[in-house]
Amino acid sequence: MGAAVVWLRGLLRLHDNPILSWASHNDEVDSIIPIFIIEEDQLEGYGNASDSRLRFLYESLSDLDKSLRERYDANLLIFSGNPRDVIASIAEELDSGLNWLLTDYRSEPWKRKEIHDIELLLNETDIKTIIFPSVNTILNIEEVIISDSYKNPKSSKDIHAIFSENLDCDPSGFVVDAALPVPIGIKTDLKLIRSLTNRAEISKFHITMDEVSLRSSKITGTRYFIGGESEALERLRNKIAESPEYVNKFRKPETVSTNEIGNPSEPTTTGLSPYISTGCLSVRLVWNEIAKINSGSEHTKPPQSLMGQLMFREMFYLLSRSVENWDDDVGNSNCKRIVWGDYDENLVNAWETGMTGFPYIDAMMRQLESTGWMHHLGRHAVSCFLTRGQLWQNWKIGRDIFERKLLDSDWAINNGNWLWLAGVAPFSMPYYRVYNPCPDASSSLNVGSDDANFIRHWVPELSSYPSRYIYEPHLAPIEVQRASGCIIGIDYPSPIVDRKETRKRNMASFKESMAKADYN
DNA sequence: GGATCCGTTGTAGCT
DNA sequence: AAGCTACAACGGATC
Repeated sequence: MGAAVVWLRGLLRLHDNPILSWASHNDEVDSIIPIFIIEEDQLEGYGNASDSRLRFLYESLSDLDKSLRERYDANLLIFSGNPRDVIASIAEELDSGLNWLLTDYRSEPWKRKEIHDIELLLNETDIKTIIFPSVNTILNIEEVIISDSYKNPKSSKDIHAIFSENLDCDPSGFVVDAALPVPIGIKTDLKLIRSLTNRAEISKFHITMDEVSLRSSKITGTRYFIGGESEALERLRNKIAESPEYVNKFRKPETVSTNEIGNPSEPTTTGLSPYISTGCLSVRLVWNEIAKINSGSEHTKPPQSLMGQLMFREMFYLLSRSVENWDDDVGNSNCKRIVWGDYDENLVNAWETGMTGFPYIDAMMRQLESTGWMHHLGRHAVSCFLTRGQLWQNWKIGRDIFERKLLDSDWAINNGNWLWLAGVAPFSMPYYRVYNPCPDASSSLNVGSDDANFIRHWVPELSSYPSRYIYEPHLAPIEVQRASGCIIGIDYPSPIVDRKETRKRNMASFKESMAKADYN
C-alpha cells in the first residue's frame, strides 16, 4: 500500500485521464496526489510565455483543481521549478510510503531526457515510475517510429498510410477508439499532502491555488479563450457534437481567415487547439466525436477535413520524435540549407509589433500579441512574409515569437509549420508559391467581408479608410489619406519593403541556396 | 533512367 | 464573377 504521485504534464483534465483512472482502480494505491509543475524558469517551459499563455494555464489549473475538489474531494498541488528538483524533494519526503510516480508520455527531446533522469533517480528508491503512452496523441509515437515499415511521413498520403497500418482505420479516415477510461473515487491523504507542502525543501516550490488565481486575475488584455477542461468540453459540444453540418463540411483551406463575421472573438475554425495543446481536451475524444458525426453521413475527407487536421498533428509529432534536430536549421534532415539574411532588428521588430505597413500582416500580428490567437491562414501569411516572402529572416526567429505568444503553442507542431511555411521542409511548398501580404476581399487568403472590419479593428489608424485603399493604404491619394485622418509614413508606417521586389529577389536567393546545396 | 506527376492552401492579369 | 493562363520551375515517387 502506498501513495501515487500523479504528475500531470500534458493533460489538465479528468476525462480520458488514464493515469488517474489506473491509480483509482488500483487497490494497492491508498493515496493519490495529483501535481502539476510550472517550469517558470525554463525557456522551453513557461519561462518565456506571454501573459495570455500564462493566464490560460492558470485558468486551466484552477479549473482542474475545482473539478477535483467537487467530484473527488481531492486537490491539485502546484509547484514551480525544475521538475528534477521538485520530484527529488517529494521522493525524499515520501521514501517510505510512496510507491509510484505516474506521468504521461512526452515526446520532446528534453522531456524524454528529463524523465529518464528522474527514473534513474527513483531507481535508487522503492518508487516505481510508470509512463502512460498515447495520452496526448492518437498514435503511440514510440511504437510507430520503431516499427519496421516506418518512414518519415511527408505528405497527407504518408500519414494516412501510417494511420491505416496502426489503427483499424478505413480509407475514409476514421476509427472508433476503445472506450475512454474514467477515474473512479480518488482517495487522497490530506495529512500526507499537508506534511508534504509544509516541508521546507518542498514548500519553496509550492504555489497555492490562491496564488494561481491572483496571478491570473492580474493579467489583462483581450481574451478569446478561457482556459480549462470545463470550457474545453463546452466548446467541443458547441463546435463539434452539436454542429454536424459544420463538422461534415469542414474544409480547412476554405475557412475564413478573419473572424470579423458574427462574434468577433469567435474563430471560424474550431478554436480547440489551445485546449488540445495544454491537455485540457483529449485529442482522442475529439477524434471520436468527429468520427461519430462523420459516420453514416456524407463528409469531407482528409487532408482538408477535421480528421485531416488531427492527422497532420500526429505527423508532426512523429517527425519531431524521429528527425534529429527538429527545431534547428543545422543538422536537420527535414530542413533545407538556406542562407537567410543577417538578423535585422528593425525588420523583426516591425513584424512582431505589427508595424510593417502591410495592414493584413499588422492586424494579424497585433491580434496575436493581444489575444494569443491567429487564424491559420494568417499564420501562413505572416510566416511567409518574415521568411521566403519578403523579409528574408530565419524562420527560427518567427518560431520563437509564436512559441512565446500562441495559446496553442506546441513544440512539435510549431516547428513543423515553420519548416513548412518557410519552404525548407521536404514536404510540399514550392518556394515560388509566395503569399500576397496585402490580400483584398477577393483573395484566397479569405480576408472576409468587403468592409475589411478585421483590419479596421486591429489597425485602428486605418479605421476610416475607404475599402478600396485600406489593403494597401500607401497607394491612397494624399487627399484620401487626409480625409481618413491617417497620413501614411506619419500616422501609420509606409511599407517597410517593396513587396514585389523582395519577392523576386528572395526567390532568386532561395534558388541560389538550393543550387549551392547540390555541391555539398 | 528520363519523363511525368504530384504535393493539405499562390499571384497577377486577363476575359 | 469565375475561370483561364503565365509566372517560375522544387524534389521525390512512380512509371
